[in-house]
Amino acid sequence: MNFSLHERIQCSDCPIRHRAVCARCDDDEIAELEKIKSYRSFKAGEPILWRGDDLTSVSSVVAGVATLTKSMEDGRTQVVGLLLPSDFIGRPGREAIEFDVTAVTDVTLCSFDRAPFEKLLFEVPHISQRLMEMALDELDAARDWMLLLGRKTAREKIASFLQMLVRRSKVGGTDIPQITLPLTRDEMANFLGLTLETVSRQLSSLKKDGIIQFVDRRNFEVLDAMALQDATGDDADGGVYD
Amino acid sequence: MNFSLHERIQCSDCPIRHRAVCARCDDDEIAELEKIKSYRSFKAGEPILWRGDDLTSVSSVVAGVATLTKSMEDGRTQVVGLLLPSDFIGRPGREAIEFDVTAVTDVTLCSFDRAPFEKLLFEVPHISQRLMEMALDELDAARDWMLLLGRKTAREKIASFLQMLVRRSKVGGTDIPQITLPLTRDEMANFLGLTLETVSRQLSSLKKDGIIQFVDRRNFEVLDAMALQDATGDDADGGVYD
DNA sequence: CGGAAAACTTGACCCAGATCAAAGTGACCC
DNA sequence: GGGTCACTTTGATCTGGGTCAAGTTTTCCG
Repeated sequence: MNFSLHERIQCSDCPIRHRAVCARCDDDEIAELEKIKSYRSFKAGEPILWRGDDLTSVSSVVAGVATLTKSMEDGRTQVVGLLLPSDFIGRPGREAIEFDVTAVTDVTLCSFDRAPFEKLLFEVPHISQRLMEMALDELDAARDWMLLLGRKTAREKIASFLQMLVRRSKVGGTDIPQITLPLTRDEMANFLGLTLETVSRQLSSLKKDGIIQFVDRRNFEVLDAMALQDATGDDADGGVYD
Repeated sequence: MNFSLHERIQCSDCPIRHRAVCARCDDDEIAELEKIKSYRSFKAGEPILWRGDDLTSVSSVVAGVATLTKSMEDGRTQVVGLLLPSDFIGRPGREAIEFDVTAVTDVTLCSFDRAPFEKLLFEVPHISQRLMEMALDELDAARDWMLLLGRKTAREKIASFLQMLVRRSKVGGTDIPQITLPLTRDEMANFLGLTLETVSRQLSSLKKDGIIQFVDRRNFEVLDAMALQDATGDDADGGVYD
């Protein structure tokens, strides 16, 4: 899963070929993208973009996890988005970015220079359609997060976050027993609008209640999936447990 | 500003002609939209759409204010978006909606049936481009709101909300002395992740500090624009006051 | 005009989660 | 192999904003 700066893989072998911005492209269209793409790598902790940076290129995340964060002068920060493989950075028609993008694990991007990419956007509806779909998905996720930030308790916030990880880690409906927390306690706190102490306490509380179990600090297992769902405060999704 | 159900105005006379989804359309393209549009009206307080409703049509808000809200089983609710004139309801490629849309004042919509509208989307890039731009603007606004909900104090939340109203009410850079609160205290609370009592207390506090003045319960004036900006917790926008 | 409901304000009290503080656990590196 | 540093846990205390309650103002309508 580690691609170095100069290692070049074929789009057809790309792990995100069918979920990224290129998902709907046919072979000819992929060939056009292949011509203008390049890979870029970032170490865990490195900034990928700073607020106000010129967006000279746009990218898909191929591997790794990155955060979008907004911060206030006094240091309060809020994570406003989590970028996982296949997510897109940058947007047509904007030259600057209004938040920081930071690699939280080692990250590999598939990048395109803005000008040729925007030219392709005009010519290839499969790309602009997919980009629209992805933007609307992000908007839905942002609105769910607004409910979480504005109205949920600390316990509900933690449970919702874990549930999101569980849902994203499922492969074709099959549960993965062990799940990795991609963020530190501090980063989780900044994502959930809490402090790191509260995050730690609520994780301990879910552990004490027999809902989850820790393999080590970064990896856990869900012991009681139904109790976890209950703890999120959301109505059961699609009646899985009825 | 009040259009009844059967009153039909020409797009060329439409108050939102240059900001709505049709903003970039030329006269021929507008003529196509004109053929498939119809007006719909809602009284203040009426639901426009319920969560889970089929999206049989999509619409632009022509006049009035509506809210997008998400709620939890126990009654906690969060306003996740405010729809003002020119804002768009509905999205290509989704048949259901995942939040409630409610008229907070009398509302007039310019509606299009989904099927012919989506057909036009394919044929008229000016519409799909504009829709993309509007979706990205909404995403930016949602992320600003996430910072507000997750990290701001009650006073900062109220000040930010008032500042947003001030900014949106400006006409070509000129200040409007008197500004209307489009929401009740309770609706403001649900927008800001607070209770209605806290909203009321913080408004009183800003009044006591000589920052704003109330004409009546729904209308206020800003006495000290700089203090209001300071109270938002945001860095001054573009150095207006330097 | 009067009476009731809806919207709003203000006060008293309380608690979830923040803050402050200290100690525990790894991982890394010389 | 032991020191350092980053991360985490847990405890004690404090407080911003929630909750509960009472009263006021406005609106609406017969």
